[in-house]
Amino acid sequence: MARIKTDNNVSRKEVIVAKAAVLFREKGFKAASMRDLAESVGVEAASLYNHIKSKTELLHELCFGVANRFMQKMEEVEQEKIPAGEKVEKLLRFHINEMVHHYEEVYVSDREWKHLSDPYLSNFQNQRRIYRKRFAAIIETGIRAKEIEPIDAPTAVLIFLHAISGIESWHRSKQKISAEELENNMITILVDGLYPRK
Amino acid sequence: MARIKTDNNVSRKEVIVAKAAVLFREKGFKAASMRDLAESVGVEAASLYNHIKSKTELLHELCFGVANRFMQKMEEVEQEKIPAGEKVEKLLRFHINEMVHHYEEVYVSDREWKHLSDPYLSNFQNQRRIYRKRFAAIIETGIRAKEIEPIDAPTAVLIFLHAISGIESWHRSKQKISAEELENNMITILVDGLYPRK
DNA sequence: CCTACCGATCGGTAGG
DNA sequence: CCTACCGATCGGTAGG
Repeated sequence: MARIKTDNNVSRKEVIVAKAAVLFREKGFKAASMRDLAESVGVEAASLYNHIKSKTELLHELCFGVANRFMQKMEEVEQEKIPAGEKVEKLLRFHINEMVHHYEEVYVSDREWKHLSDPYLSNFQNQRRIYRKRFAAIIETGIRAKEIEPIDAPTAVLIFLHAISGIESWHRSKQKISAEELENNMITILVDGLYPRK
Repeated sequence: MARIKTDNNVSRKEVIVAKAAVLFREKGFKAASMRDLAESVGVEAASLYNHIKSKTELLHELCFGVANRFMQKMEEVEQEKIPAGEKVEKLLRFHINEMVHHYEEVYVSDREWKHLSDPYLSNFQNQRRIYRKRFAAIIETGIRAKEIEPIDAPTAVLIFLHAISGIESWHRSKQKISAEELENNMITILVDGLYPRK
């Protein structure tokens, strides 16, 4: 049964975080002020601090919310008993979908994490590095199984992730093609380089 | 004959612009202060204004310097009488080389142009859009000539450009592989998806 | 190129 | 949730 939220404090905070994502994407973390955010929420700047501790807390929540979703998916895909090439494709499709359906948060997590403060900053960088290594490991497994071309796996991972995070420009320009079409186009271009020629 | 610069004003400005590129990349345009920049140049903040008009002027110079180089290369490649696939490869290699050898400026131009002020902002966005269209047009020529797979050209351009701008992460992590190796790896991964299977 | 300093804006707090 | 307000920092100027 769907539960309607009655706790105003919780629901209010979620609104603030969501509005912050939009603002941080539009202006960048540093250029977006708490007064901007207050206006977009519809309260005075000081009132925001009844729901959040600081501006950086908003960035933490956004960055780690996204990072955790990606980590969870990685764990899930690693467990599956399918060929490495299919694992790669599943991860790529997940990335594309996250980008299309949770654009603001994913974008902020991808481009604004620099402004995290240091207990969180190193934590986040670590998670990123680990994620990429595990992604590369899947590709390397596929290469050893002669299922994927013998490419440089870490380079391939960087190409894939950055290529997908580039959907932004598209999203902005009023989405001439559907999300599904976009996904299939990207997979065709990215993955076709992976498999051995017949 | 190589000319040694004696005009201190010009040479001083070049130093400031170069140092600004490093700073804007490290901290982002908004988070980098003129006092930071002054310190890295070795003068007081006020002294910078004898060489530049404003903080945004530094961003203009960086963004348009890079944009002009790319535009010039595009013009050059368009003129050549070679197959479309080779034109694409030439442009990609140029992008990779610019990223490796002029990392700071290219990075700033790519990620911080948002903070340009408006006569320049729309100008820059226009140049970008035009560049991408001309790149896509080359790919479409190749497709019509049955020389390139029938992919969605604008999507391919976005993938290519963003994939290459992702070299950052690599550059940061003390360059385990050489620039040439990196270039060849990237071209293999990116271009192999382009040509028809035998 | 420096000292001195400005008005504006920032993130955040006190107190109700 | 608001009014009132803080110390810090910002980009930039005046004047020498």
